[in-house]
Amino acid sequence: MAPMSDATRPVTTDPATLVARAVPEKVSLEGIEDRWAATWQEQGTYAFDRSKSREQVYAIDTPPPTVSGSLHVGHVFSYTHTDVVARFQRMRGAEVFYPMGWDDNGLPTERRVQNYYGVRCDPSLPYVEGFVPPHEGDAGGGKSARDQVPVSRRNFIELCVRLSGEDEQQFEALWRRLGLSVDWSMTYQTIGEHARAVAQAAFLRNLARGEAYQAEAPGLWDVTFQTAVAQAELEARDYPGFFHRVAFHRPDGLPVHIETTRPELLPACVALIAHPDDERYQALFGTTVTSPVFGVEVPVLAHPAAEPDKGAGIAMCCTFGDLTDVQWWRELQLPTRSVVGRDGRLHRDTPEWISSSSGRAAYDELAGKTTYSAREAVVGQLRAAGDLDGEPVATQRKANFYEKGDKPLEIVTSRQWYIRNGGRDENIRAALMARGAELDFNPEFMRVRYENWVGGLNGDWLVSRQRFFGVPFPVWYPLDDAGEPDHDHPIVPDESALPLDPASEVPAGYSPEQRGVPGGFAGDPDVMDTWATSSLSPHIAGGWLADPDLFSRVFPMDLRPQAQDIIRTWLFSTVVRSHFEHGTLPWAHAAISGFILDPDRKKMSKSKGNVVTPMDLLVEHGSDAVRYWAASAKLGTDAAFEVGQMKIGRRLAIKVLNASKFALSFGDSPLDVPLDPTLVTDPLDRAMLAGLAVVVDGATAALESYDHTRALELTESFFWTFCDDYLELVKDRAYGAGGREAGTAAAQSLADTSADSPADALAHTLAHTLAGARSARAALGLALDVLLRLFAPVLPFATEEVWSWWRTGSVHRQQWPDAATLRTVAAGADPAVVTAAGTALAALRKVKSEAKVSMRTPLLSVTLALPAALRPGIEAALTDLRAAGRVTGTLELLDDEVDVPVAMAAELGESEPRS
RNA sequence: GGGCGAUUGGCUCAGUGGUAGAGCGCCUCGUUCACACCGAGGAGGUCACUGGUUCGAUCCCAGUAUCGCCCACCA
Repeated sequence: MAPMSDATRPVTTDPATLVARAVPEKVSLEGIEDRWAATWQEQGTYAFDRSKSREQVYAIDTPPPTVSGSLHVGHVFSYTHTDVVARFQRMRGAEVFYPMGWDDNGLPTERRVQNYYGVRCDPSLPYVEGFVPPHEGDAGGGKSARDQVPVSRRNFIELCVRLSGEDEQQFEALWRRLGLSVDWSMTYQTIGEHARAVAQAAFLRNLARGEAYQAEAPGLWDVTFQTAVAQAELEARDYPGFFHRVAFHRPDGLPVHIETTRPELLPACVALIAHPDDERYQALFGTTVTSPVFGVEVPVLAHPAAEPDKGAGIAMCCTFGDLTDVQWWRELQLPTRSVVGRDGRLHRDTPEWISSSSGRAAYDELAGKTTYSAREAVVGQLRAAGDLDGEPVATQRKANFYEKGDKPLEIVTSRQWYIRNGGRDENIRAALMARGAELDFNPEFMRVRYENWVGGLNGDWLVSRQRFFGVPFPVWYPLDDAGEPDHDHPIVPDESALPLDPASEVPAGYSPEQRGVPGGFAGDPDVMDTWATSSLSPHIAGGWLADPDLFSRVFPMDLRPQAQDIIRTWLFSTVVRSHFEHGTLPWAHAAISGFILDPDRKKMSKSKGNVVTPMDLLVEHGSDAVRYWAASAKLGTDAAFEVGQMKIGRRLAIKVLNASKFALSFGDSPLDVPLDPTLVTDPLDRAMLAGLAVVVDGATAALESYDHTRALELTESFFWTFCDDYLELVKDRAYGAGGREAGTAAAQSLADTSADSPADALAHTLAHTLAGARSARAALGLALDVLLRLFAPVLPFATEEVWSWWRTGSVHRQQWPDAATLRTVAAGADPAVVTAAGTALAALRKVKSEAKVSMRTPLLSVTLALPAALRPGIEAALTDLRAAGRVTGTLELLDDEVDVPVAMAAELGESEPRS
């Protein structure tokens, strides 16, 4: 049961007045997560108030985790960073818009649904009402495509939403336990109806403005997945190959040698190309040569992209072997002679440009072969023709792969949808570069990744995919009399009809019977790239189109938190969409988290079997402890997975509980720890609060610049000094007249006081003792109040626990502490007083530590040698120092040439018996 | 090949143009009435290397090495 709901305790709403709540006898972190997560949910602690204006809102574009995978410690790490920001902003007074999305769109979900339910998507099928899948469960699904039952796209999406829903519950449970201060009433799915409508509407608007277009063009193609792939999804990998030195023939019969790793593309050769300044080939420019085996005449051309020191210095340009080929083809206006098909095999029909009978015969041997087999065949043919110079030489080359694929990409010509991104337009590129310059990257050095990427784009953003599952392009094409689609005149729907599936829905003015027949219509068969949806996350989360009122209050957003490896994809594509749709950045700040490295300093990955389940981690160490570990790592810096750091976090959380319990324990109830600033009169107490004011300033500035580690470090180091030194110094005084040391303190004070009569002296002393106790208690209360707020973003559970013992409401809805208030209470005191007294106390402890006696052992007399600079501070806290050091006799201060106070001539008494 | 980051005690990391910091681990001591999921004290580092600037460099500059990452690299 949550303490907050205990109706028997008196409650007051005046924040300046203390509530007599109970401090537990024994404090513990056990069960703290469940208790407070439930309370926060009940009380709507993190509910977003949508009546607030854009200026009052701090909006976060939370990354939607992929639900088809599982969460790992890297997620816990980076999401904690975001939550710290959210909590800080909330306490600063902002209304924090912190939604959570689930990314259930894309290939991983498609595969998982196929296996889980034993189905596959076939967009040509009609929707079946109440469809029951043949299997359910990870173990029972169809293993091969043959066993899978084909279903319509709509049925497939329904199954996806269903399966994702189950995963999402587990994800949410984890996030709640971690303490993310998300408003759980605002979640979205990237394959959900709203997200699909947003993606389709945004696309139609891009299309209407000319930012989206269709083109038949050479593009990267994955032969395994049978889909086009975007530049952003490329991954360069090492790939073994062979250099083949091959002779082309000049009209005079002399050979021109080129080197190639892809001889199977010889029939696709359209030119030989060398650098314009390359002396060796000057005479050849403008002439033609014939290809070996196939006997096709091709020109020798000059182009600056040819590199004289690569291979033979003269390259065979084929359509298409690589992206340089595409560049040459485009810039030199070369013909298209494609031989590799979408299935990764050479075309079955012999190309018409191979005219010689021997060449056609040679091609016949290649027709239908995979590129790998064709390569072997061509090498044989070259060798037989005597045009292979020497034997192939093994080489390690880099080839482009689709990130999820395992075969090198081919370049094939196909009709695809593109969105302009500056890759082919300098004005757009410059505008997007400028957007990047506007964005506040944290850390700053991440900006270069954006700039490198935008600067290096070599084509527009390919957004269509030849997959079945995803958001369909909401267009149809009229069919001509021959039944061929007219791609230049797509039929578009009204935005109000979205989302829709052109495979099952019919465009206005047509009837269902006209689908696929001459004179009728056909739906666009493709779906959108996953980034085409993700790039609209602010729109999806913010209710664009569906809820314009909400959108106006949250967009443009404040923060995009994300991982460093998707700057080129998610971050950039979001900037593109927002730039076109709104002419603004989608958010003002980006917070880029690093990766988690395993102990071998490698990126944590499942395949290495070193992934720790996040829930286990939270259960074992406690959420605050894990959050502490995460919050100890700077943005943008890769961090080690360090259990030790979590243990430190746990220790800190426990210390917060224990120290708070102690600070609230003086007197009969927490009521005796008043939050009345006027009671703070003691110089040591004022000095402590002055030091805390410095911490508040530093932590606030750090958090404002997204430096949560600095804020935590400042707070933490103050807190430990507060516990080890300040608390120890003041505890006897704080007990006051009723405290166990009262007699000693009073007697000592009496001895120090020059009064006219013993009676006056006693009255004076008692008053003084009472005032001192009040000062200490008030200072402890004020400090605790501020410390709990400072820790709240990182340790939401422990701080809330303590808050509940003592105060009303949630600490997470309190104002961030204000240094000016503390300074007023501190009344100009110097924080150095605490430091000075602390070092003096350490010197006294050292005497006992070296004598190997208990810290309770009294010091009958002692002389402290100290640097003169520390004298004023130590004198100001002398009474407290005597009490904390159990100095029963004389304590003499002696200025000396030392760095820190050193106890000399110490006389130890007998250890006190236990009372 | 271009770029970004890192290199500080055994480990994980702070940090500053002027005598090097924390926590963990280690050693010693202390069952102390907030805390044994504890406390006190201590040992431990030529701040990767080589030059340069400077009165003075761990810090600034240039270069080298190693590690990680991003981009380019298929002739």
